[in-house]
Parts: sequence; structure tokens; C-alpha cells
Amino acid sequence: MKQGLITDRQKEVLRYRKQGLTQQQIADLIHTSKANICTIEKAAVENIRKAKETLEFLYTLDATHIYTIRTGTDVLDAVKEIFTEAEKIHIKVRYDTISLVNRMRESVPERIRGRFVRENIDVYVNEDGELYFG
Amino acid sequence: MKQGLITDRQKEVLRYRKQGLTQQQIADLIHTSKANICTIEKAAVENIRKAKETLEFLYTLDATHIYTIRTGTDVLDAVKEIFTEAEKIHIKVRYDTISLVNRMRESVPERIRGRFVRENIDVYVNEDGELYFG
DNA sequence: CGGGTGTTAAAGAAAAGTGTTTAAATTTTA
DNA sequence: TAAAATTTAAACACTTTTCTTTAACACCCG
Repeated sequence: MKQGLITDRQKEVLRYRKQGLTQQQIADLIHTSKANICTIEKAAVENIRKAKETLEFLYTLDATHIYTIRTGTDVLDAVKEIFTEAEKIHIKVRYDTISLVNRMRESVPERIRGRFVRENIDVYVNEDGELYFG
Repeated sequence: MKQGLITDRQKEVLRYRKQGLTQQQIADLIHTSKANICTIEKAAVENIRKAKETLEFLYTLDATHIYTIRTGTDVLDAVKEIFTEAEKIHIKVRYDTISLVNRMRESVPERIRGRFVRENIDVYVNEDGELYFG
């Protein structure tokens, strides 16, 4: 209840990995299988991803939801739409088309595949024209 | 699996709260009890705390564990010990006594009560003399 | 090819988290 | 002080996560 997301087991593995040990070496050290080390490490990385996403969400609380990019939309079309919707509420987005696409890809990589959106993306903008995707 | 820590329910409550609604108003809106809203809101805040703590942990991966402050230790004694241990590995801590105490209180408030430590605190220092508590 | 490294899948048991209700206690505010 | 708002506690059903094993699969390198 008091601890963060990462379990002690996960921390253990991450530390050993940082030291450069292989999964097999760690498995021997803590007496389990390398497959298990792999699983634990993956869970740890996933937890870190979740933590980041959670804090990202906080920004959307101060921002306005201006648009939902629907599954199947072409990324470039989505970007055009974002500019349009931001204009409607008199906010100038602080990205040009190219860097906006990059920002999107960085923020929600798993929801974009090639030129197309694989899963709905909610778009938020704050007063400064900064964008968040949730 | 794909989502962050905050559940949809929790987001809903946080958004309404941000808008200034009371717990009772939200309870009526989403047809449940105000006590439930309280619980959900608290869980959300707790999840945000966890997310922050998780990312803090990442810093300790690049840092060296120099000391464990044991339950019951006087905060000022702990600080002295931290300076001593950092010196041993030739690192100059980037805080004076007072700001170090403040840094500790901010970082792990729940583990310090008055002048004393309530729960073991692991102390990490990186090359720059920055400190992390885990 | 064979060995080392990492991933994946399936399945199970234990632990932790979530949303909920009811009821009581505490804090804030008008 | 009284009413309103918020918090806490306990209990329950349900879902999710975690760690684990075993077994198989995909690479890369010499």
C-alpha cells in the first residue's frame, strides 16, 4: 500500500540488469529460471510505462479535450484536424505539422502503426498550446 | 494492460473535482454514494503518488546506495551519517544540513514523524551529489 | 550446426487492487 | 452551533497483478 509500483523483486532484477548481468546470470543468483527473470523484467518496464502515462494524464486535467482521433484515421489527417479544432477555441498549437506527428508518435507509440491510428486517441490542449494524448 | 494507473472511474471523479463539484454532487451524477466518491478520489491520489515514486526510483538505478537510515533514528543524526558516507566514496553532497533535512521530508514525508524516522529509508547518491530516498 | 541470450505461452496459486455499501466520525463552512 | 462536506473503517465480491514452472521458439555468433 505504501510502496510505488515496482515490486522488490522487480527492483532486484532491474539493478542486476543495470550492472550488466544477463538474465541467466540473475536467474542463477536468485535461484529461479531465466524465463522468470524475463517476465519480471518485462513487468517492471511495463510498470514504469504506466507510471509515466499516469503523470501524463495529470496534464490533461488542466487541458481541454478538443478532439478524438478515431481508429483508422491517417495521421496527417488527424494533425490537420487538431489544428482546426485548436483554432476554433483560439489556441495556437505550439507545433508545426512534422513535429506534431513526432510528438504523437513519441507519446502514444503503441496506438500508431505506420501512417494510421490503431486505437482512438484523445487530444487535449492547454492554454500554452501544448498538446497531450490520452 | 495498455492503460496507466488511473482507472476510468478515478479519472471521471478527478475531472469533476477539477471542475469544482463536491463529492455529493458527483455521487448524484454518477449514481453512487458520496463515501464511494471519497474512496475513489483517494485511490486516485494514491495512484498518482505511486507513479511519482516509481519514476523517482529510476534515479536510484544510476545512483549508489550509501546508507540505510534505521527506524527510530534522529533525523539530524541521519543527515550527519549521510555526509560521512558520501565522503567515504569521495562525493560531495549538494545540500547543506538544513536543506537536506527538507529534501528528506519532501521526498518521503510518510516515513518521518517529527524528529524521528518511522521506517527504514535507503539513501542513494549519484555522481553529482544528488540524493534519492527509497 | 550448437550454445548463449532473450521472448513467449500456458497454467496455477497467492497477493493486491477496485468499486461498492453501510455506518460512524471528523472537518469545514455558513 | 448546525448543516454540509469530507474522511474513515469494515466488509464483500470481483478482477488484476505477481511470481513461479515448464516447454517451446527466435536470434545471433563462432
